[in-house]
Amino acid sequence: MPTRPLIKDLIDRCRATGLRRTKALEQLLVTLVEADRPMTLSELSHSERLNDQCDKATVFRLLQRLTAIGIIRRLGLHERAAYFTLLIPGLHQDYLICTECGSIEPIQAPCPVHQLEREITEKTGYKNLYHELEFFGVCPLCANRLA
Amino acid sequence: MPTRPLIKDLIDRCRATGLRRTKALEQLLVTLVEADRPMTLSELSHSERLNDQCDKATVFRLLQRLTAIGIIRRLGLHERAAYFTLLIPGLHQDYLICTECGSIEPIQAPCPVHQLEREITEKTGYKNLYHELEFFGVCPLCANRLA
DNA sequence: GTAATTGCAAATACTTTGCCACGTA
DNA sequence: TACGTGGCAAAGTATTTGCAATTAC
Repeated sequence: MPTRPLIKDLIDRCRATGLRRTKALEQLLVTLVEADRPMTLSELSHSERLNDQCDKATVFRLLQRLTAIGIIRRLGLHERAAYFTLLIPGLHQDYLICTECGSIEPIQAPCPVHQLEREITEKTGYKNLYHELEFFGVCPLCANRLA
Repeated sequence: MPTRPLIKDLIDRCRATGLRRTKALEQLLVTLVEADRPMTLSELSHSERLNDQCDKATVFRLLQRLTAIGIIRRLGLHERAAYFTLLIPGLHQDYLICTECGSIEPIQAPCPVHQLEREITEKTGYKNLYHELEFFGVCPLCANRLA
């Protein structure tokens, strides 16, 4: 979808959930669309369109609201703290994480990504490639508890 | 590998790079092996084996050293800040990230994970499954600069 | 006019460092 | 003994919240 209609569509979806059409909301959405990649709160609030236009707290709260209604997603494990894990040679682990309780469990199935990893190495020239793959969802216990 | 020999092997690898065999190092490695999943600094320093045994700063510096020599890995995009990205319906993005300069670019290739995602849904009973896939490596520019 | 939104400043939370004492090799 | 390592406390950085003023509808 071209940029203009895409923005309009996004704003419509926001409006539909009760959000008001503010300058900050518009500029934030345009910035995210133009960037076409994940951005940090800091990057966003210092970006050309938002810098001096609105406070970092405003951007933060917009990101919160947009996340809540599914317009954007916050990447990474759903905790504020960094995660560390052992690196066992020859062993690769992917994870299944509950978005409600935060439980993390290793996935048994063989990782389907290694072929793509090789292709990327060849096509892009990146060195020392590795990957991280995480699945997120609501675990049976939480699903039950919420029902 | 069974736990005991695995721990010994890990300690040997640490020793080989010049690290000293300390109580804190041993207990940290055992904790990580037993956990078999990524853990935060806070979880680690409050864990049964490390709690009251050593300071959080000690655990932090051990994690730093172990990361530097490739014994463990810090998960997530390599910035301290959280990343946010647009969620376009029907569009799924995976990313290629340079571990040196932090550049993030979307990957063109079709994502090879959807089949596995369906299998996990069936086997585990998790609801609302989605995934994140990131490739990390050193981009050609950085590889060149470092050479 | 009313309720959502914003800016500013302050409070939290997690990470990182300085410095000197301590323990390992 | 020498140098890596540890504890404690403080600094640094990112996130989150309170509240009065402002703005969208």
